[in-house]
Amino acid sequence: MRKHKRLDRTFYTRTDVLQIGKDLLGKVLVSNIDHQISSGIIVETEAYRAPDDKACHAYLNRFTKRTSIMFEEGGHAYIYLCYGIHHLFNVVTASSGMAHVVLIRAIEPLENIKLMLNRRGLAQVKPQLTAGPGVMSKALGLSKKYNGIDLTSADSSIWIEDHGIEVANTNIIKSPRVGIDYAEECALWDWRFRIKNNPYTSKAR
DNA sequence: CGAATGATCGGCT
DNA sequence: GCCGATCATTCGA
Repeated sequence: MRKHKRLDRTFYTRTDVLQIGKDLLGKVLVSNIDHQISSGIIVETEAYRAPDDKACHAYLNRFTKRTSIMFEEGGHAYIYLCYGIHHLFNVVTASSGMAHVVLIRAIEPLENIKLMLNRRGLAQVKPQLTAGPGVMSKALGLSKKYNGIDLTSADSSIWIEDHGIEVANTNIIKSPRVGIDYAEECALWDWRFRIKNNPYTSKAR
């Protein structure tokens, strides 16, 4: 039994995806893969919101097999393979029918750092261990195989805990999202959130 | 059925 | 700072 409580359904089903993105900072992402637990504090997130967000896969509520998970009720995991190599971990929010998601971009290693180093093939801890959506997933052992699981289910392999870490508003930095230039004006929206002065966020800009 | 494309990372210059 | 890897998914024919 874990010491800390999992976030429950009501956390995820709120309608303001930007607020959820901010609230997730300081929460702890945990994975239990092959009976091995590893975890980290969420330090950087990014919000995506259909139908008006061109950067979102479900822009204009485009409904395909891949995006269908985004229309599920909040609390599910949307894991997507990017550039053929990287698994990106997202949390589905809002109620079913609303394709709102939060991309978890970086964590600060917490439990079982040794296992994470192993998965990453690194010898010692450095920010690049978990600073970035692709490497973070790799460190925690997340992959497409877990796409669509329910984070609030008692027996899921991935979940998010509240360790009572408070992140003051003044310690949250907002900035534009990157890597989505094709999204035109949407690329300018300040929908990326990170904890100020945390070395495990991806490079500041 | 075939072709284009991307919410990134790491290595090289 | 820039460039290439690499494949599931999507869309058009």
